[in-house]
Amino acid sequence: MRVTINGLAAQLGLSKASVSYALNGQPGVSDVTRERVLALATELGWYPSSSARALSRSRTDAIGIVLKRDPELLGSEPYYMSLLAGVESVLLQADQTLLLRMVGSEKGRDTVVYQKWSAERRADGVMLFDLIVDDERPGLLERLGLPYVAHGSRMTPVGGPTFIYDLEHEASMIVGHFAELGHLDILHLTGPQIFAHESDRRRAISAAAGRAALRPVFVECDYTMERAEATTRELLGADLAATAIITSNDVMALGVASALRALGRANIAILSWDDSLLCRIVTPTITALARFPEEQGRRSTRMLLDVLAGVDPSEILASPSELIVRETSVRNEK
Amino acid sequence: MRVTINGLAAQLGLSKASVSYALNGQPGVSDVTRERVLALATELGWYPSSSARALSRSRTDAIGIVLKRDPELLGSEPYYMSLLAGVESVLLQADQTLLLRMVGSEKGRDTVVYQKWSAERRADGVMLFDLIVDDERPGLLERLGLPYVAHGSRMTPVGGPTFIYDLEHEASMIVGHFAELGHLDILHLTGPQIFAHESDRRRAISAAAGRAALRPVFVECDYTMERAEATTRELLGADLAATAIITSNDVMALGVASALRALGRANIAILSWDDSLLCRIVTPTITALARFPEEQGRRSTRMLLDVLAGVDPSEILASPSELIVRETSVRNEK
DNA sequence: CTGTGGTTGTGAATCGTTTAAATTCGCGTG
DNA sequence: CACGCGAATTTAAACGATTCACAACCACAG
Repeated sequence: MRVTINGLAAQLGLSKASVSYALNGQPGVSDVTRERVLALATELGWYPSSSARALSRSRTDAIGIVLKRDPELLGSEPYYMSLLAGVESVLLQADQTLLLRMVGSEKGRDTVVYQKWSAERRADGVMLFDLIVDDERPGLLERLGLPYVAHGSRMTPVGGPTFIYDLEHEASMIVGHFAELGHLDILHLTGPQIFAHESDRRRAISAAAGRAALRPVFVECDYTMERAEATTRELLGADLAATAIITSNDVMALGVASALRALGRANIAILSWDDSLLCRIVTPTITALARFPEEQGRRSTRMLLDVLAGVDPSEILASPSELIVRETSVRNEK
Repeated sequence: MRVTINGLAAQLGLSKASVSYALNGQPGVSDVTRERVLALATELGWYPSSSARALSRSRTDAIGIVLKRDPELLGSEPYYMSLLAGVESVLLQADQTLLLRMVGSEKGRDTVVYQKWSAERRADGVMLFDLIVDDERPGLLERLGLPYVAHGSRMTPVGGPTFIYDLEHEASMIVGHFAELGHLDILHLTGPQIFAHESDRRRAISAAAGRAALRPVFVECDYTMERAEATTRELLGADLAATAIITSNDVMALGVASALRALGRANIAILSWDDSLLCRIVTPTITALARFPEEQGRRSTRMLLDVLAGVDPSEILASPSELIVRETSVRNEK
């Protein structure tokens, strides 16, 4: 038999209201009554029914995340799992629940989820990843009145609360590193340019390279190892000038490394714009920018909780990435 | 302004009851009334409030998963993400929601979550991974009356609905493979023996090896690359007889590979009891048993939905694993 | 004209919690 | 002793759906 506020009230000879006040630390009950209520509640193991509470408070204490990539990609990139782990750790402490939805990458599959969540009142707020250029989601959420925090950069303002990655700084670290190693021509193998952070990265590299007098070339690719490898082979076959290659994630870096190995071009430097176990274990080990997804997950979640609480979100900057120099940071011998 | 059943009823000049019957396809309303209701409902974009419905039906249409490993490990193992992707794909179709909780690996952190979910009536059922020997969770869930499906094997019966992995078959595939390659002494670097599937695997290998007249040795390890590497070095330093090594996951296989490479013992075979991108990309590529986590996630979720529906769960066997032979499948030259 | 049966529909209770408003009570004060 | 006040407590109305029991209506057989 489920123990409810009604039950407690009956056993204590009190009204539901008093019990509720007592249990929620609200004023309106005497200290001795409060004690009695709390004692019985813990003895009987009372917990508020989440749905009753949600119905009454119109708040679910749950926040939602929709992941939009294809399952195969999700499996191979540790990034998301770490990010989620960070998010979860904060939610756990805040007594909130994580709703996770994974939809395919076809357009529009995600927006219906937000609409449903909003109409069903299932989530109090959502977290937005992988913004695309002219992303319709911030606008939609604004219209729905569903609070959110987006992961973005200063370069493409979202118009709503945004957790900011300092891509400009990351780009100048990368470019600076290659400049130090004597490289002049660099290739940036980007992810799909439809992603806002990919076109932002591209622009940031472009600007930083300009300042450092390096010559960047950009080639769009998807996030798979296969495509990265094939593209690298092609480019090298066509007399690529670049002596250093940036890839937008770790998996692509592996593709590049494999192509370079096969073609005997170990003199070309590689840097992955995303660190992971993968970069540490391959031979040669791959220089990478560590982005601390778990930490970013934690921070952005705190920000979302602030937004939900109506507090002005204090923390809007991602903690800075760090360059982890490994074996693929080879000098350019001209 | 939120659109509710009450609102619809008022606009249509009907009672809430009729509207509810109409919307839920229940008998009790005429066809023309039903049409009128449905038309207005779609026009106004009505969705049932999840909490009101949950309160009334005492069912939340959400299932919960508690992951118990440490975040770092979760990030490095693609296994879980794929599994979750499989689970989610079925839930999405079934109009159910996934609640995800990640707790540290300290004992007891997970059980309070189940208790809370049950008492708060937040989840209709849960999925159990990584059973340990004498796991208290099935018993707890039984007592709480929270339906579940456990991922287990026939070797350690859980006592409740279980999604069965055929470890005996996997073990004989592995042993058979090594026997074919002429190996006589094999080492199984297991994960923590506290996990039921780890001790099951050990016993299964032991039995299969006995049948095939191979001599197995078992050494317990954790799931990290570092420990696997160190352990391998130690064992080889102490004149290990084994010419073939089984590791319980892909990350450990990498550790072993790295130790063997460093010690110049490329003549020792390696097989990872878990496939992933990692095994495909390292040099040498690592022979692995592909376990299709996504597919298992889908199947076990269907099973859980059956349990929730009161149907006798039809599908209780995991789809069989496949041996992917790669470069570490070296012959034993005596 | 009455009784039976089948459709449509409504009223009201219920799920468990929150909360505004009303009530009771004790007690010090003028 | 009446009065007023604040604290403690209760009443009752939400929140938004589901569902049981019953009412109204019509048709039709006896």
